[in-house]
Amino acid sequence: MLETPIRDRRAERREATRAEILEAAWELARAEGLAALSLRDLARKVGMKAPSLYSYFDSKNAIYDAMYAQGSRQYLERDAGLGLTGEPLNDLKAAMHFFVGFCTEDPVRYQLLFQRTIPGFEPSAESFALSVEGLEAVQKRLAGMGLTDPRALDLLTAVGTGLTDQQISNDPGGDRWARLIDDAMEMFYNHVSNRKGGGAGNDGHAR
Amino acid sequence: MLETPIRDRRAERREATRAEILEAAWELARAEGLAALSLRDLARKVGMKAPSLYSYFDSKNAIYDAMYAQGSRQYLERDAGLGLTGEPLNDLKAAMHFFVGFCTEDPVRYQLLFQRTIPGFEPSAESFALSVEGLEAVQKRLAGMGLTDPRALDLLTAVGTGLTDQQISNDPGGDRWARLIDDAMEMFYNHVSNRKGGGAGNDGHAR
DNA sequence: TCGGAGTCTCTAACATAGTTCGATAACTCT
DNA sequence: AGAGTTATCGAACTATGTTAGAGACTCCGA
Repeated sequence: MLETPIRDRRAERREATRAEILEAAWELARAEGLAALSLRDLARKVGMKAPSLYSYFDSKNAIYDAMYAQGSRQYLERDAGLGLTGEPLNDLKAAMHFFVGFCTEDPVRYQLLFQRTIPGFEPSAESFALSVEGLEAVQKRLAGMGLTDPRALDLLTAVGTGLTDQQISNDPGGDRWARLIDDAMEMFYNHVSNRKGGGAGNDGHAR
Repeated sequence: MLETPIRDRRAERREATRAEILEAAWELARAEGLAALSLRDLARKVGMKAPSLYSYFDSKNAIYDAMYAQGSRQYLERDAGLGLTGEPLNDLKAAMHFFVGFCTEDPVRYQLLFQRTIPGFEPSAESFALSVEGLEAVQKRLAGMGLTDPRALDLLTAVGTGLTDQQISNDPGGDRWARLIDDAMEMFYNHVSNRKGGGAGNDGHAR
């Protein structure tokens, strides 16, 4: 056997360099825009020339893909750490605040993960599977609240991305959007409550 | 004086060529993607070489800008021709169906007008004013329904763009989204009715 | 210790972008 | 017909992603 530790050392260094490149890519993308990321600039930032990057990534899109996977993993981690109370309306609000917060705190990541408007880039099957996992986590949480109608997921996704878009492009600060989310979630919750129970949505303000 | 008709003839020809270039640009963008539009391809399509386009537009972004203005004008026209009944819920549904329909019938136009994800492009002040005009038209119509809360516009915009994004990226056909729009607008209408009148949203199904 | 194998990095170059320059052709008007 | 304006084009410049091939370095077995 002897799967030598030296081989591991090399793999470690390689992985460290990959991580360093990705970190530099995020910084450049946040500074200049995701689509404006150039391999020559990126290489300069990590002390290389452009072709050397091809020792670590097959192409520029492979870099985007690695960033996409990183972003998806960040979402899964953060999502898993989201503690809920068991009270549906509160949890609904918390989940939406989490989603919009996650998106707006890094617009570049949001563009990469959810807008998908980088000219020639489509995530690979592996990376896409990660984001599907995230969507399933959302679906599962909704199911835990009793929301199994697929239209609920559709509508909430629409509201989430729509609010995120507006918040990013209009004005990032202020609690204007926070109150709007609360409002929308109350509206939504009342709606589905009426659909199911008949009139359960009117009494409990749930706080 | 003699502001000669010949001079007009030239201006006409020039304007016709500009329109022809823009038409070809739309076709290419619809076929290959908005960001994949290249001046050399565009020039070939209209029987020119790339530098000749600079006699008609200052830059590639100027072409995008002209397309943006065209799209905004199309929106204003269609919006003005939207006949409403005076019944708030029906009109709300019709307006949202109109908006989402306008967006999904030409995803390239939607991307240009509302997503604004072309790498180096920002609409000029004049073109942007046109789109603001469109937003004001929506605002005015909402006010006509008694919806003056600015949050109403925010939320409806979010729902509109969010639903459009989903419909475009998931599956264009089917009435799944149409029913979702109806559902969302009923929900929204009941919500604002409750806010204002107290309990007017429960009795009238409004159809 | 030496040399081969593998890995990393570089220079040079290619194709394709948008764009500019300068010359040529076409057209308009006197 | 000649002057002035406009349109068009070939050549070239910069910047992009990408590839090929040549050195340099590390590791490992002989």
